[in-house]
Amino acid sequence: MSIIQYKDHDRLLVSVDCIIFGFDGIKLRALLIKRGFEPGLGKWSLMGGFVDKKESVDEAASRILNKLTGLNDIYMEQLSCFGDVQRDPGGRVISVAFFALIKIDDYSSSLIEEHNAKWFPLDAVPSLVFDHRQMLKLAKERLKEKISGHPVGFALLPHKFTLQQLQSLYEAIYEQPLDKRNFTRKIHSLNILHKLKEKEKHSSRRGAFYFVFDKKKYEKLDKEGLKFL
Amino acid sequence: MSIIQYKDHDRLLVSVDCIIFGFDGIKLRALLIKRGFEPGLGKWSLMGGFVDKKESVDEAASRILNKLTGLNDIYMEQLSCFGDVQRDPGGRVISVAFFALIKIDDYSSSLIEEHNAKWFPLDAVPSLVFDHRQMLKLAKERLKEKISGHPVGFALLPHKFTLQQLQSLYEAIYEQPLDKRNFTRKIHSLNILHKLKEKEKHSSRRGAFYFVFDKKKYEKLDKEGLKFL
DNA sequence: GCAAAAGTGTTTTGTCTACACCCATGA
DNA sequence: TCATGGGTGTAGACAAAACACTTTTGC
Repeated sequence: MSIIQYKDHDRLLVSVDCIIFGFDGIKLRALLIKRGFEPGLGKWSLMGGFVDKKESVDEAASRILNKLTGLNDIYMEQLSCFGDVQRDPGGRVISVAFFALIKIDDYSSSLIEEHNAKWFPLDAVPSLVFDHRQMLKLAKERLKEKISGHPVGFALLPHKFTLQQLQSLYEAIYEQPLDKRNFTRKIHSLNILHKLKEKEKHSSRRGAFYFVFDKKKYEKLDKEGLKFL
Repeated sequence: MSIIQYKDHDRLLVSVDCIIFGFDGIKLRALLIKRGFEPGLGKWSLMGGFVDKKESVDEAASRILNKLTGLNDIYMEQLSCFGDVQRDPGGRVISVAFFALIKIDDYSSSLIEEHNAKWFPLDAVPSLVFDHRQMLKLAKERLKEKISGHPVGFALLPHKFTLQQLQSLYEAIYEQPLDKRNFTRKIHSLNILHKLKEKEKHSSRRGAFYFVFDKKKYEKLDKEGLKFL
């Protein structure tokens, strides 16, 4: 088919939807918006938007995420393309879903208010428009798979964190309790943490040491893969 | 945005490209076509086509695969959406890549001739149009990941096969030799094979028993996941 | 009878799991 | 001094890895 023949084919609206995960210290949460427009006005929804012909799909995802959170350089990964004919009652729109991991406090609250956004614990997500629940479900599964092979969880934690916080995160993602000693040994054996002299003093009298992760070792391990649970 | 506002957004050409894997008994191969049209006329390419507004993206993938191979009910999985602005010199086209696993002899040779298609061993793939090499690379990685957790390899083998053939397939996908005894033990412990009384007599004097797989157990295991290598 | 691939166990090694007590500190 | 979470080691079970010889049979 020539370039001219390309013109004979259907053109479709292409959107991007972002599953934005955060971690509140106890539970995983997803950032959702209350739609201020049709279709689905007043319903909860993932943050999304249309892909412009002058930008790549990845760029569109970054743009849309930035629009809601004000953040750049976020951990983001393409999930899947959702392409059912009837998925959006407003028209034939195919959507590429992305999932993003952000530090829950790192967002611009004014932007979030402007979008009527809210963090929902994953076990208390309201009903969502279109196929967004399915997207969320898939994202959750993918996150679990991902973290079992790559140390991406740090993207959800503050820069410095305690072992307790790290373990809670893994427990939230795996939806099962982990043994503290086995967890500690495993994490330390990966050799990606650096212990600070500073302690977190809010949650206990004794205080727990903060850790940061060693970015170089972390990136190396991210490429190589690991085996966790 | 209202339904009317949907109209204000750009519409894009959406295509599907299929990475079709087969196994010749020794090597993994990919089915490629020699393009008879521009852009990229005369170059090797993945089989692809445009998504029609009346069909889902998955349906488009099945249709396109059927067009080349004449087959239905093929193991197929969505890989990723490729959405760079400049990926196709013929215009702004985003493409959803799928990978398919087929039994290499199960295709209609007349259809393949009609499309100028050819099976290439993965280590001898010619240069490909657009970002198709990248798609192929990703598909290879994904297949490796997939087979380490799900027994999908059977889709690449004939209905009845020897343990030798099965092991060769895993070796081809993992790109490393495996120990015959450990392999046999592992496979048998999964309890998805059924030994036939018939022997394959071409490749040895003694002959090797054929096996078929137990579809029920296989499907159960596919859902649950397994751990292989 | 010999060449060529099929088939078959055991030992060693490392990894995962289960499990409980002392420590440091602020109130 | 005591209540609270922080930090630490070991033994047993299990799974993975390494490794070589005997069997069958067509030629």
